[in-house]
Amino acid sequence: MRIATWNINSVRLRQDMVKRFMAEHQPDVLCLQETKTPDELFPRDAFLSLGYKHQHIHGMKGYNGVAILSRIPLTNLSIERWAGKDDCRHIYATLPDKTELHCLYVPAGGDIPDVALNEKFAHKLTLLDELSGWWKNKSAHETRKILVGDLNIAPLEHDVWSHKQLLDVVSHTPIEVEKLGHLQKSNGWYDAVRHFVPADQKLYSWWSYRAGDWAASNRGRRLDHIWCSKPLISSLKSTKILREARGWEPKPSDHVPVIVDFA
DNA sequence: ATGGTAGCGTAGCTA
Repeated sequence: MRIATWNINSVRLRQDMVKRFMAEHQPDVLCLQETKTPDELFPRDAFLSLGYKHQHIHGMKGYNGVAILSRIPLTNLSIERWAGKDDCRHIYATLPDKTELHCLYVPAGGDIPDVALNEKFAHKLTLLDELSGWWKNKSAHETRKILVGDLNIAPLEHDVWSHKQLLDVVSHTPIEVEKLGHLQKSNGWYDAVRHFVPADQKLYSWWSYRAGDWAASNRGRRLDHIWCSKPLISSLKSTKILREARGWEPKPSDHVPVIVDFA
């Protein structure tokens, strides 16, 4: 069972790139973030011929938007709304073995890491708090669940190119790392990617568009994650972060696909 | 300390 997640930064602009990824890497389920399109304009048909006929999409005009594209049946298609907004950041569905799969897009949070000065940062922290409370209340840590998405936080020292230089930069501040830790604790979530890659090794899934030469400067961050609940840890088989996709022509996303294989 | 690029949609917001 191959699960993949990718912040695609416009699914309409990059639908051929999504198809390339599907053809070359054969995910059973692909979760997308930042689809940036209302549901009626989502290119559903483009993915049907490759076998992704089970589709759970939830988008809006211009911003955000999430999608689950699957070759295996999805049931209980659900949408959640957080922090008093209806901004298309969280959907989930049930896989045939009853595993609940969540596709999440956490707000980037703006530039200033201060809730008093920056309401986008406050929104980010509020959403994380609400999600933590939600899973805590469910208290069903022993059920099979997978959480994937652009969480817009790089929690570990080697999830960023320079821990010291990014301590005040939104995505790697101590308060965000703490909130993400609470989220992880709320359901006993386990980092399925770091399971395979030791914490002292650099690992990135995003490189800014603003760098002159992203590959040469290599100032990346690991913002995209795949987590699983405890019962799935023993099924973990392998992982891959598709760095090369950052260079895909003609116009790459600034994020690359993250893949985990489960038995 | 500053400014650098990209997408949507055609100004300015968000990332």
